[in-house]
Amino acid sequence: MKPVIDILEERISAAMMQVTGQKAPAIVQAAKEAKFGDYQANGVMALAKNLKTNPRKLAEQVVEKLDLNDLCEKPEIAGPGFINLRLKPQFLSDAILEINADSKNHLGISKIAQPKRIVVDFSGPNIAKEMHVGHLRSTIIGECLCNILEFLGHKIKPQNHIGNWGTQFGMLCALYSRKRDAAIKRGDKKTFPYLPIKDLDAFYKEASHLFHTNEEFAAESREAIAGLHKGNQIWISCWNEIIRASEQHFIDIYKKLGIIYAEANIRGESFYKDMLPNIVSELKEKGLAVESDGAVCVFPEGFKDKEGNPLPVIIQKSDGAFLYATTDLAAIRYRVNELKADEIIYVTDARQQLHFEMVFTVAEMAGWAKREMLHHVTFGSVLGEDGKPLKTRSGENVKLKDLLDEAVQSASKIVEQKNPELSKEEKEKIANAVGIGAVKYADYSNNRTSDYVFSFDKMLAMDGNTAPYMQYAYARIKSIVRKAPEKGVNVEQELQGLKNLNLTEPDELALAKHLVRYGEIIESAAADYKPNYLTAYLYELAQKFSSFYQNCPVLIASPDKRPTRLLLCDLTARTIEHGLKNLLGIEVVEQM
RNA sequence: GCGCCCGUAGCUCAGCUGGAUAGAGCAACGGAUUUCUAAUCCGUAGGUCAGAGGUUCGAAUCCUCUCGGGCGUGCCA
Repeated sequence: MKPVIDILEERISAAMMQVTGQKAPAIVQAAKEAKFGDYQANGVMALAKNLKTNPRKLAEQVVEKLDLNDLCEKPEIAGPGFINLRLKPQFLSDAILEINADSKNHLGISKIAQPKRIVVDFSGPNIAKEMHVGHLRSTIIGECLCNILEFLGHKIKPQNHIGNWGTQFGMLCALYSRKRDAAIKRGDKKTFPYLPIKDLDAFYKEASHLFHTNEEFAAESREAIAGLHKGNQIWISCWNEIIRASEQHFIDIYKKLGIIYAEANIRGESFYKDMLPNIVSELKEKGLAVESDGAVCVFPEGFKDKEGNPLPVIIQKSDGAFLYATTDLAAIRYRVNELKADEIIYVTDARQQLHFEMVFTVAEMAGWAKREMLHHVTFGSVLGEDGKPLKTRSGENVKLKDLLDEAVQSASKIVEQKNPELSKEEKEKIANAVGIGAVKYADYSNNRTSDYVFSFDKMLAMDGNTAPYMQYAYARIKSIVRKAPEKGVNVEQELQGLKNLNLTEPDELALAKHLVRYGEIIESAAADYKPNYLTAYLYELAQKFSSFYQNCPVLIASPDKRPTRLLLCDLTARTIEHGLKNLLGIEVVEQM
């Protein structure tokens, strides 16, 4: 089923074409205010301006040519030339039944006609460092985009470009090797060959400290990095052990967050290491890369430094080492040639904008990718209550694990307070869904591009646009269904016999109209890569449901109303569940 | 210096290719519960959309300038 808004757009712009002979968008939107109807078309005014005619008169002519009889009441013209549209209850009834009947559980939303193969590059934590808040946004926004794009029918190739290769591995391997040798000397066979790294951050810090203070250790580090580059088995085994310890840490976090794509699609920087010399030599051959101050650089047009001189993308340092730009270029080439990507989406923070802008330009100059295939989806920072980037009291990055644990703990306190009678397992399940859900939902509900202030109190609040509010709305619907038998209502039977909805109450109509808009919202969320469109929609849905719930009893409704209301409940629950779970990756619970 | 992003109610934020009287939530105030979960609902109040110009029938949205904030700007990622 095509979104109503698209049908209206097509028909109205066709009518505009018929009247004026000009192709112009009808600019159909959901009505700003309920009193104007359900949808409004604003395009006539813009077209009238171009043609220098009276907009109101043009609107009248367009409406005359317009046949929306199957969808809407008679269109109304208002103000300078708005066309206001109100859906017919009969159309709504048919649409709701069609969504309900969708056998594929796709909520009546059709898949895209021309699916693309889309690589989504996201999460990308660094090995040997614990994930902190900074990784939260890339991870969950990326995951959400994968969900949405896949739901619409695209072929998704998620890529978790973890930082597992680079100069810092010299010192990490050197320290690992020292610790392992010490363990062997102690006769500690248990920890060999796999030496657990309990605290990644502490391990990294120790290595870094030694590297800067101990010349002997620094020499070992240099030896290690050289060994790694040559493929020396001893150093490679150290490297493998560190990777293993780190990956376990990431996987734990992904599990906590309920994230699948990021976990299953790890292909780190090291994957591209053997392609790097070739990237440099090819760029040289193409005459794009030149030597500058001992480094190999590409100077893409249009980028200037402080003095107004051309700004380079450095692809090889003066000491011969490669950089992240080199790896990113290799990754682009691999993704286009081997993964057959039609599009590549990078989900990283806004600070890397210039870097990607330049890398994309170089990739196009080299003929490895078309610029329009490459998208950088940026996001703002997570701030503390003081408006500065979120840090612990001692000034360190907040570990993602601690943050998630605290969220679940806070949620658990609330559950204990509200529902002490539930079983321990139930309470745990709810606390987990609410705690993790709250963190994710709070992130999604803010505009991706802006910074936002992280607050447990706000995200765990029961009122407002929060996960708990959404989950509560869902639980209440489920409770109706649970209570049905004791009130003598056979839900399945009543729904099966339903051939036509009986929509009369304002709250019923408002809810039905909103339900029908789900597909439209998903499409715009995908087009702009904006999860907050979805949360806004779901919140409004939950609000409309709550209003309906307040005013329209379901189980004790008269027999001519009850099936309609049961269906509205069922479809609302399914939509909330689909939005939260399938698209946003947030668990729903049957009881709260 | 240059580039990018931002400035909307006391607070936290929406506002989609320019559209009607700029919207939510929190906090404040008032009301609703013998009723399917009150973790709810309904209502009141609260704004010179940082400021100044411009384009337009129409600007929070587009253009110019000013002020304020964040980030980036050659060998980290």
